[in-house]
Amino acid sequence: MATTPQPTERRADALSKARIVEAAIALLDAGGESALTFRALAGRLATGSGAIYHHVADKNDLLAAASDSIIARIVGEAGATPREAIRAIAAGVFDAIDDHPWVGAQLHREPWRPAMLQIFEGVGSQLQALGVPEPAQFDAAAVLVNYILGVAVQNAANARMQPPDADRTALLAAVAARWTQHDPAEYPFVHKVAAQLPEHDDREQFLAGIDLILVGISGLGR
Amino acid sequence: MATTPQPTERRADALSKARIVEAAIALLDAGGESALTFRALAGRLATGSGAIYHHVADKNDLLAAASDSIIARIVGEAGATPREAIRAIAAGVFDAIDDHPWVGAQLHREPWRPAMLQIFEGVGSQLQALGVPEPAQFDAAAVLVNYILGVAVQNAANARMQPPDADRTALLAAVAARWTQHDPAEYPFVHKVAAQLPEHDDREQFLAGIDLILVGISGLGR
DNA sequence: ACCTGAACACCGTTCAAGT
DNA sequence: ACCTGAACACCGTTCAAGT
Repeated sequence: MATTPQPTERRADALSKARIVEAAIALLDAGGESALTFRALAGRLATGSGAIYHHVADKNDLLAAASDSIIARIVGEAGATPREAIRAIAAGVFDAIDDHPWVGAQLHREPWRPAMLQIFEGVGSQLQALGVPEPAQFDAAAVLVNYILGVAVQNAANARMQPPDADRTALLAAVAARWTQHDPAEYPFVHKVAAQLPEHDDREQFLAGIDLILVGISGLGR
Repeated sequence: MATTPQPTERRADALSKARIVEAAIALLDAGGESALTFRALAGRLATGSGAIYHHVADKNDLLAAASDSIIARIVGEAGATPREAIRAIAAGVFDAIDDHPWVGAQLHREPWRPAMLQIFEGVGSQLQALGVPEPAQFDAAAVLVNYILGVAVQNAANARMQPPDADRTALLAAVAARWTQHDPAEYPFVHKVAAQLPEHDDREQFLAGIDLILVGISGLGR
């Protein structure tokens, strides 16, 4: 009775949005999007499924918050030049999807979410530093962000088709094998590229695409 | 007894994959992705939900087949020049997503499906005609396809946030309003662009992006 | 061979009841 | 205020039974 507990004190294991998001990320990383259920989450947090709704609005809110949390870790990657800074942002998103494929499917929904805003702001501010004229900056940023997120979605879809431990070459070889099953007369270009698919480095190809777009952007202001 | 029915004759309303896909597209166009359920589909086709499984493997197969059906309609759009042909393919995909937003979320999964192959083949063959050197064709096609599909996913996500009859300007104004709710000091570029968002023509911007990437591609072979 | 539709094994979400 | 967990209103998918 000498010591009364401080009323603002909370149990160390009290629920919070941060703890819920952390547990959700663990489930998503371990088993993909289908592994995140409110029952599994409640089990991992040792609570009832209804308790989660006191901290997140619904499953969509939970997925978006988890995605924001992953992307927030990769911002602020500086570079010596604007071009290098844009490359660093792009590579950061690419690698984040590599580690957390389920994020790729979340980046587009609700474009006012921190994940989208941070990527757009990061790219756009570097375009200003690059000297892209004001009227062209919006178009230029839109091209880069749409390309970066498009590749993110593709990588997320690829990861969903394979067991989590499958390597990149095996996945690409499987896609190439499917491509060559079609009629070569109908898809000659697809057949030609299928041979290059398994051994190509898709991270390198992605960054080569960033460079190519930056070349096109540098021609905007002439 | 004079006339015996031909054994190969089928009832006019017999189930087939084509009829099922047609009904699925109607449900998806009317109510979005959540409107496509096997119960609703069975109701529209006046059959049992189990009967559908005699013609499609599962819901994923059905969504992919519906998406292939939409994209198949837009191929073969010729152009006077390779550059115009690539623009026509890109605009065709853009307009198809505008009419059928749910397609945008389907294009990336299973990249050996006709939808992906047709877009990739259409773009790639025009790059050959454009004179892009052989070693650079794969990279160049990948940039264009990833950009086209990235925008498609974004438009699909935007459509999902709004009632089906909402117009584009209202949607963009709503996004801009959300963007300006954030701290201008943290997101200066986002704030600047938010002012241009509602009145900008996103179809024009998309095609400007195609042109910009083609400029970058033309620099590949030097 | 194709169809029927009830049954099964799940979901997200709600809410009366507890602390 | 926060938590509990049964209950509700759905899903996709299966499968014995029909034609």
